[in-house]
Amino acid sequence: MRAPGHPLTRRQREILDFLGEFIEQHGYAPSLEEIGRRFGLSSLATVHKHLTNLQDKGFIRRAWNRSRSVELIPARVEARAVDLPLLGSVAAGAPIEAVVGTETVAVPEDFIGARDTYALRVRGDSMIDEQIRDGDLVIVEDRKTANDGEMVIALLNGSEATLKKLHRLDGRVRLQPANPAVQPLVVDARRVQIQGVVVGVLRRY
Amino acid sequence: MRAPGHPLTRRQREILDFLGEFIEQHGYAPSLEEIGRRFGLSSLATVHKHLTNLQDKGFIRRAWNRSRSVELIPARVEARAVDLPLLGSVAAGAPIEAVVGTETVAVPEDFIGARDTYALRVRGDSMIDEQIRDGDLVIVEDRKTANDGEMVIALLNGSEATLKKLHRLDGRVRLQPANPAVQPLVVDARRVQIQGVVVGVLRRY
DNA sequence: TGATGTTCGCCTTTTGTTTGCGTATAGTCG
DNA sequence: CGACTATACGCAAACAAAAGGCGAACATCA
Repeated sequence: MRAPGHPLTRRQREILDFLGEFIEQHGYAPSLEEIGRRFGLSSLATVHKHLTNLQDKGFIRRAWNRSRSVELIPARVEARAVDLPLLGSVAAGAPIEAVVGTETVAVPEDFIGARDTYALRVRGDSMIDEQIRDGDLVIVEDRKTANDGEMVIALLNGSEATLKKLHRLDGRVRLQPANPAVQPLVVDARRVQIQGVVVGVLRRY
Repeated sequence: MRAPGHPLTRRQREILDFLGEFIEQHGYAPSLEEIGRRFGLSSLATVHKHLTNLQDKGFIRRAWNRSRSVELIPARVEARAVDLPLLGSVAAGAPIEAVVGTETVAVPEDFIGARDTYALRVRGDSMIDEQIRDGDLVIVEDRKTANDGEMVIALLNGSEATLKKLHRLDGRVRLQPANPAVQPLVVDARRVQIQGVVVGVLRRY
């Protein structure tokens, strides 16, 4: 999982770990002297050689002759992600609550299509039968139309924004909350405005 | 958190931190004299040089010759993702089916802790009551022990790998499939081997 | 005008780099 | 097997450059 073809020795591993901890704690890298002191090395040349080895193997980066310029190279970064704005929360029957500030959520790039996309946190268990629970994040694609069976953020009468499953019944639509305790809503198609379509769900335990 | 390629020295970090605190507290930046006083520096030239260095490294911005014009540049949040190996599929009661080849799945970085992590595709609806459905991707942390209530990949008798919720009942454990149609399993703790703990769920529509 | 930021030369301290030397260990090749 | 080689690991000392610091003069802004 690290850098293939460049296994570390025990010493190198120890030093690399120390570098990580130190930078994490202090916000800046240790000097050679500090590294040496930590490992009981009296010669800076030794430390320097270790760092050079780590650099050659691709684990760290250094600016030449710059104090405390060691940086760890993150090893497992190959995929890209996109920071989506977390616009607020949504619950069945309640309008979207806008979140103050500009929170964002990292989402793998391939979740996103060509359109504008954002994230909403789900409040309540109105979509429990669609396996979306309280606290889940839904990834929403900004669209004005939806196909039969898609899960949508729907605006009813221009006021309430809700998360529902949409079914077309020529001329009218049924908004189906996926919870047996809540009644489905059948209304004229013109009274419903689609805000977006759910394209993904993220949950963390 | 940091600006790659331009690590800070200790002094620079201290001063940057002070700038952040001060601006946070007062709503405006400190003057050079105030910075100097804070660090016991008698020469404003020293302070000025520090600010110049911080600016060169991309941590702050200043308007030329304007009082208290220092602004912090928000460290760009790197939307990183990690490619996790998709090791196979898992269903209740059936062993993990290993997938041939090396498929991977992009997962937002903050899903992952320090441990080795991989992904499994869920087959079947045995965890339907935990809002995990057929086709979902579970993110699994490679661990040998689990806490009460966590969702685990459990190996029973060294053969069947299943996705279950784990409850400890001193000496024994209950493996609870979240599906009313499937019976919970209560067995001796020693017969159960934990393979990993589910830390997240991804679904795409 | 007073408060504040900028620039200059000069100094000290901290830090990284290099050279030379030595030991131990593991693998390669005849 | 022994000889050879490469590499990791360690020490000490000399050196060079960056970072940190000073005071004073100068420029600007409000």
